[in-house]
Amino acid sequence: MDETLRLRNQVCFALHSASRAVTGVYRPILDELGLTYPQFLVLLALWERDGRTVSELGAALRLDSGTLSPLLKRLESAGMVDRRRDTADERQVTVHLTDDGEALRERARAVPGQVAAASGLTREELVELRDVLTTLTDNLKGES
Amino acid sequence: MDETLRLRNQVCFALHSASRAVTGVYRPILDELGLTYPQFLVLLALWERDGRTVSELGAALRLDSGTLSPLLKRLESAGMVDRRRDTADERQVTVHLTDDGEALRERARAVPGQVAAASGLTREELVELRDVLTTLTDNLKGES
DNA sequence: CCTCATTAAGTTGTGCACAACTTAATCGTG
DNA sequence: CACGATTAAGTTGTGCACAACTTAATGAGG
Repeated sequence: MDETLRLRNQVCFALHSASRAVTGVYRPILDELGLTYPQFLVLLALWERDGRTVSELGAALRLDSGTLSPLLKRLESAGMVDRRRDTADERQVTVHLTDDGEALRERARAVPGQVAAASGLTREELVELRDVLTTLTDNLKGES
Repeated sequence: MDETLRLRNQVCFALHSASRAVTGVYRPILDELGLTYPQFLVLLALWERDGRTVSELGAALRLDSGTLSPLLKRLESAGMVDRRRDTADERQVTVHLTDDGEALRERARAVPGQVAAASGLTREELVELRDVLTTLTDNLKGES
């Protein structure tokens, strides 16, 4: 019996499913805030440091402008951020939270805890999982 | 300092990034086989048991017909599978590997090992990671 | 200076994920 | 048998991911 190609043995499938399952738990919660999951990640990055350029956001989130540009446009239409052409270097666009975007931060504070509770994993397991995943990502990205 | 919302503390972000990073490592390898990553997952499921219905594939992969129908259509155009309306129950469609689809199995056998090597994790770490992720997915899906 | 390479952001096109819906076949109960 | 409910697959529309490309601004070497 060939175990190499069994679906349930694949780390890649486990990762892919888990990622979608987590997104699925976030979805109804973030719906309340009027956000999609990737938009929430962008706001996390901005709450941490506001006024970043598109490239800086891309570096933090590992996303390129092809993904971020339209996403930021939608966040702007939703009134969460605004985008300003940098006057010193007009190639760059800096992204700033609006008052609404900043205000959402308080409501978002409860979100990670809710999802952690639904995960059924202990705090320690979650921390270890996060660290293994971060190592994995760094190893794989370093390859290229 | 509020650590709750720090991007690098989020398990969800680590999961999301890792999943995309893994897919990124698979991409050039699967390109050689003429497959996308989700198409590869479908073939894994079919190599394991051929002739499944769309629903059965969906249950195995946790995907709905909205995702699978067009994906299977593309796999069919690529000559990897064919789809047959079940004669006993004409609501169902069974998906069968073609000779080409079956033949790809041998070439695919080397793929998981290549990615595992690039991961920089030990076999034990990968097994544990897979199991934690599977538990996590089951916990989250059980919620709904 | 001036041109050519580089860089930043955005655009286009493809495929996936998923919600909401449609269509068609089957089932179950009276 | 009839008919309403259920089920299976497919369709439509939105958003994300990413490759390949375009446009516009900056930078560096001659």
